[in-house]
Amino acid sequence: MAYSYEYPRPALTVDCVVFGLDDDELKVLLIRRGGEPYAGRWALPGGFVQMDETTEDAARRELQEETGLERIFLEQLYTFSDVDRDPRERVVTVAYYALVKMSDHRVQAATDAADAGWFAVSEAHALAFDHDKILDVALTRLRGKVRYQPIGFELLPKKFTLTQLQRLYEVVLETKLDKRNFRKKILGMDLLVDLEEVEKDVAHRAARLYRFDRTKYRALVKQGFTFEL
Amino acid sequence: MAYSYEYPRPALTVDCVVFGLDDDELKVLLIRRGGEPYAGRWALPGGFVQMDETTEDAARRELQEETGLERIFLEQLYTFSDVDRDPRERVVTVAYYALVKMSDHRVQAATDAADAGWFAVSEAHALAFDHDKILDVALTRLRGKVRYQPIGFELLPKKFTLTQLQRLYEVVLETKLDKRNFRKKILGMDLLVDLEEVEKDVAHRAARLYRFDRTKYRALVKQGFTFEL
DNA sequence: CCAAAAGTGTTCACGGTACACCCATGC
DNA sequence: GCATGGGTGTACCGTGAACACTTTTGG
Repeated sequence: MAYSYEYPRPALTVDCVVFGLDDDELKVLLIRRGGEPYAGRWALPGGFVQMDETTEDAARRELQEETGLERIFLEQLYTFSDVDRDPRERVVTVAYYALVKMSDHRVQAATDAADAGWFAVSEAHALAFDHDKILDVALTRLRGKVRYQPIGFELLPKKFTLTQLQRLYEVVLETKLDKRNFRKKILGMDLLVDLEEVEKDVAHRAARLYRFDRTKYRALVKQGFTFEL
Repeated sequence: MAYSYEYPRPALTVDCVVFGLDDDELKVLLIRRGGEPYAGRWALPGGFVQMDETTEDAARRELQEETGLERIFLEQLYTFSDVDRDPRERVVTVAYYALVKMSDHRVQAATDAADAGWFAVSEAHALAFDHDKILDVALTRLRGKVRYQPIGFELLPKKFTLTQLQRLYEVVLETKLDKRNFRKKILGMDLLVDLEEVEKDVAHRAARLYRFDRTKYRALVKQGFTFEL
């Protein structure tokens, strides 16, 4: 008990909602808890904030330690501070959400976590602490944001087909989109680079591959352009 | 030094960016700091989070104590955690932003704050700590949000004219809007109730008064309606 | 009667939406 | 040759944008 303060302080943690896309389902990365409380339950990866790091630093460090994920899209979500959200003591948590290209990143469970795995968002229930609520807020944020900012690309491999991109939006937004209108709109934005290359090993006509041009996007934004749907 | 922990903990505070509208300028409520550090500098109202309250509770309590404001629109903004944001020690702050009807609320400085006052947002520079940055994030959020959610009404008195409403959007968004198009659009949403009442004590033709119908708004949202501009 | 702001309609251009068929490839 | 998804254009409609004059009231 080496650290003393004049007034009591809540503990400060971070938690991460890591989203991935698995063909036609939205997935979330969970860790099985080893110790109490909620031993054996699935939970969001996270941990305590150190004194020499920002909360974002802490989120990235914990993700690296617990799942091996690095250099991924990460954005602050919300801070949860209900007095009883942790049964042991007062813990305030700063939640982040992350988007990863599941195909590129192999997730490995770290030693201090019993297990790690991807779960369909629709089946991720009964998580530890208030993590159901955090996941819910993250989902709402993702659905809201994906339509107005080009963050969906973070869920796809660098090279992708228009059909993959369309499926991404259909999965995240839970809608069906018209193929021709979708293509007209997305190509009309002039943000995708045609790689003049096609898929391989498919049992039908191979689709063209594209990549998202982040540089062009930034340039357009400066001229008042806003991405939408 | 009564409170000891095994690992060091950052202090946890809240800060509030309170916006008000003064005819044709957007204002922010600041408090002059009494003690060190940044003695005499203007700062956002805020303070420490107690162990038995959420951060939102803390924000409302501090606003009440420091400025007398109660029952106002308040929403979490962002959590700032730079390691050196407070020169004394590690302090993480959860920032909130608030919208108040300046005409309805008289602001009074509390005893522990030397002074409190409204400042044009454009002139609120050189604040204490990282409060310039927090204000900047709050402004960006307000500008982004006011177009997609009917929160602007929080800045106006309960009864308002269409011209006041239009001026609100012009001030917040820093644009000029067309009077006929604005009226067509806002009245077309069917969210305003014509109070069949007019302004008083004006040196020209008196304008009709309206109020925002929150109940009708909620009903429309349930049917898929989204407010926009 | 003058100043000041309230109130009101129409036209045009653009973008969103609906919709169906032929094409390329692997097996 | 057949199954599977890839790729393409047009017509219609509704909404956003541009735009100017008359009305009411107080001083």
